[in-house]
Amino acid sequence: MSKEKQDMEVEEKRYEKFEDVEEDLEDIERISAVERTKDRLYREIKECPECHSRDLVLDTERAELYCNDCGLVIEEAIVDLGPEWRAFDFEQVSRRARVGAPMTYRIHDKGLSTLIDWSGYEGKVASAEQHRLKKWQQRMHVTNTSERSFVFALSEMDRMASALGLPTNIRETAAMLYRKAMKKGLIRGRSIEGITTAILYIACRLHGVPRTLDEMAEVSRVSQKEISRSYRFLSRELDLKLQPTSPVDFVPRFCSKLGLDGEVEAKAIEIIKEAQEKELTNGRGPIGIAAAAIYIAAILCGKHKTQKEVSEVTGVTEVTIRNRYKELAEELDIEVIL
DNA sequence: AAGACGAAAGTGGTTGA
DNA sequence: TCAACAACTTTCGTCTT
Repeated sequence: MSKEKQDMEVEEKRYEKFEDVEEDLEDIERISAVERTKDRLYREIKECPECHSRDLVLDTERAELYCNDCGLVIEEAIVDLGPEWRAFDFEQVSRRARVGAPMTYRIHDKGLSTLIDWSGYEGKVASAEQHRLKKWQQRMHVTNTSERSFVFALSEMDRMASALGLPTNIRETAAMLYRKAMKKGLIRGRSIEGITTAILYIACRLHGVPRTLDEMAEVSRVSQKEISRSYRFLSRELDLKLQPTSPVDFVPRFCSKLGLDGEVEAKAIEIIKEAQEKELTNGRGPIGIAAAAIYIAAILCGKHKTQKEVSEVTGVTEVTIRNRYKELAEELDIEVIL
């Protein structure tokens, strides 16, 4: 065996070791801690004090919480998210401290790649060391197949997220989950399309702004069935404890799609809250409940929408809306006059 | 004529033996 | 693994506005 080949193998081992540290789960834990903080904020500050919209956006770079409807900045510099790396000893500090763009999970190598130039420093000819590094970079960058599919998955998730108008923090969560799934070897042998769509669906739910499977299927290239299969698989294997979605989470989006204002929205949420207290929502599909509550609320506010209109936006049938709204009206003693 | 209504049969997922 | 089961959908005829 030639000297060069031996060298390469040693180098390869070292590279793998470095990758291990770099990809360490602690990064993922750190990101989820940040996500939890954001979620808590969303829960504490539920709506815009100015226009009562629930469409609030957290800008992580400027650390502002602002209202997406009227643009009011509700909180500034809410949390110090700190450096996005954590160091346990001096060696790690020196390895990880750096200047530059913040690390992101949405670029396949977390945005850490540096191009090594072929030309030497200060006019000198490139050293053998540099040649070797360049060679390794070419080999390790995007060449192996799992990296390739990861790049594809990220672009796919970004495409769908754009189509759905999802904020960046959800995209970050999705990318983080994908990395996690990759580490556990859950991707191999499964369709990337199905997995990415399911992950995006999960990310939305984690942030309390669930999309329906219908909506996901519209922007995805795979069927609803495939998405829910992948979703069940992932939530089992990653043992994510997703509590069932509340109908309330769907109300703002459905209302705005129907062109209904905050008054109807608030009324619908009120109805759902009451229904939940009387345990009328148990075992019922959250989307159906949301649809029925909106239907009732619209009538009560004198802004009648037909069952068909509500049905088209929510994706549940008129029959289900009827059944739910009959139940709700009956149990909550709401007089619904058409 | 459009919307609301409800019966009946069908579908896909969950549950418990 | 299979059958029973509940929720939801599809379809369609009837009633109301």
